[in-house]
Amino acid sequence: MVQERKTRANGRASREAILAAALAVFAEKGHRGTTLTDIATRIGMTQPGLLHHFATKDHLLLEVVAVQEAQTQEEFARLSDPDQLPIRDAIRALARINKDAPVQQQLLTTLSAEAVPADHPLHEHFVDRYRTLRARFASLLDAHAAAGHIRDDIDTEAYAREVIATLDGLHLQWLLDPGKVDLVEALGTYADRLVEQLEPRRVVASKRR
Amino acid sequence: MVQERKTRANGRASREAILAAALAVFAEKGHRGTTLTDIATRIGMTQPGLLHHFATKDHLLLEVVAVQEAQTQEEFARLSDPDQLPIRDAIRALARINKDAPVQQQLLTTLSAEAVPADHPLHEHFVDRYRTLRARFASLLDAHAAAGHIRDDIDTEAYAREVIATLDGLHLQWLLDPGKVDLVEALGTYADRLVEQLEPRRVVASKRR
DNA sequence: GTCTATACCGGGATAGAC
DNA sequence: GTCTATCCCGGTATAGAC
Repeated sequence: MVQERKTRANGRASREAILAAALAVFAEKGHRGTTLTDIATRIGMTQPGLLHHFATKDHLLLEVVAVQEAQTQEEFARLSDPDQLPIRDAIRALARINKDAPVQQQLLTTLSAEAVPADHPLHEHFVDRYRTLRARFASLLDAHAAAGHIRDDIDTEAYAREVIATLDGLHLQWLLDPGKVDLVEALGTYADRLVEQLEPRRVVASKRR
Repeated sequence: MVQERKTRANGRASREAILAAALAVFAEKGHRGTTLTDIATRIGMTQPGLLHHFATKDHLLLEVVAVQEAQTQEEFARLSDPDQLPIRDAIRALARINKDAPVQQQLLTTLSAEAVPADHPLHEHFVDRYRTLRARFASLLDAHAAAGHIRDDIDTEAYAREVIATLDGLHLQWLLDPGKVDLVEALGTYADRLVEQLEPRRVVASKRR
C-alpha cells in the first residue's frame, strides 16, 4: 500500500534542490554571508519552507560540506587509484575536473579561509581535512617511491604539504581572475615541473654552461 | 598658538586605535562577518563614536587594506631590493616576518577568498594585487636570470604564479593548524627546493642509480 | 510539505545633546 | 570627539493555518 502522492513535492526532491542551491550560495558568500532566504527563493521556496527540511542554517551547511567531502574522497581514491596512475596525469585530470566545477572549488576556498578562527563551525572539519589530505598524499608519494616511479630520497610529508598548497593557491588565483589564469594550463605546467623534480635521477636532463 | 587639548582624545590617536582594532576583527571575521560594534568596543568606544572617524564600514575596510598593501609593497621592495638578495634568503626572511604577523596574514587569506565574487568591495583590489604580485615576481626572476644567478631557460611567469600560490597555500595550512604546520620550517624547506630547481645547472647534484 | 505571520535579535547609519 | 537614542532593515527561527 503506497503512500499517496497528491501533494506536489516529495521531501526527497526538495532536499536535493535545497542542497544544490545551498552549495552555490555558500560557495559565493561563505557561511556568514549567506542567508536562508537567498537559498530558498532560488528554488521558489520560502525560508520557513526550507527550515522544514534542515533544522538550522548550520545543519544545512554541514550537509553541504559533507556531500563535498564525500566527493573529494571519491575523487582522491579514483585518481590515486589503480596502483600507479602517474602523478602528472592525476594532476592534469584534477585540473580538468575542477575547471568544470568552479563552484565546488569556490566552496572549498571560501570556507577554508573563513574557517581559520577556532570558533567557526567548520574549523575542526578543515583542520582535519588538511591533515588527512597531507597524510594521504604523502602515502601516495611513498607508494610511488617504493615502486620506483619517483625518487626515494625525498621528504614526502614536505612535498605533500607543498603540492596541496600550490594547488590551493592556483585555484584561488584562477577563481579571482579566470581570464588571466587558466586552471588547466596552470596546473598542467605545474604538474610537469613537479614530476621533473620527482623523477628518479639517472644522469639528469639539463644543459651545462 | 597651539590648539587646546583639554578633551581627552585627539582624532589622530583614535583613528590609529580604530585601524588597529579593525585589522584584528576584519582578519578574523572578514568583511561580512565583522561588526562595527565589535571593533568599537575593543577600544572602549561606541559604534557611533567610531563612525565619526570613518564614514562607513566600507571606508574603514578600505583603509585597513590600504595600510596593509603599503606594507606589502615596502616589504617586497626591501626583500627584492639590494640588487640580488638570493631568493632563498628572501623567502626565509619573509617566513620570519610573517610568522610574527599572523594577523596580517590572516587578513590577506580571509579577504582574498571572500573577494572572489565580483561584487565584493575588495574584488578589484585583489585581482589587481595578484596581477601585480605575479608581474613583479616574474620581473625579479628575470633580473636574477639575467644576472646569472638562476637558470635563464625557465618560464618566469609560470614560476611567479606558482611560488605565490605555494606561499599562499602554506600560509593557509599554517593558520588553520599552527601546531602541525610550522611556517618557518615549511617556507624554509620550500625555499631550499625552489632554489635547487632554479639553480643554473652545471653538472647537477643528484645520485644516480 | 509549504505557506503566512510574527517574534526577536542585531546590524549600519543618522539626529542631536554634551 | 563622543555619547545616547532611535530608525530601519534584514536575518533566524517559531507558531500555526492549509
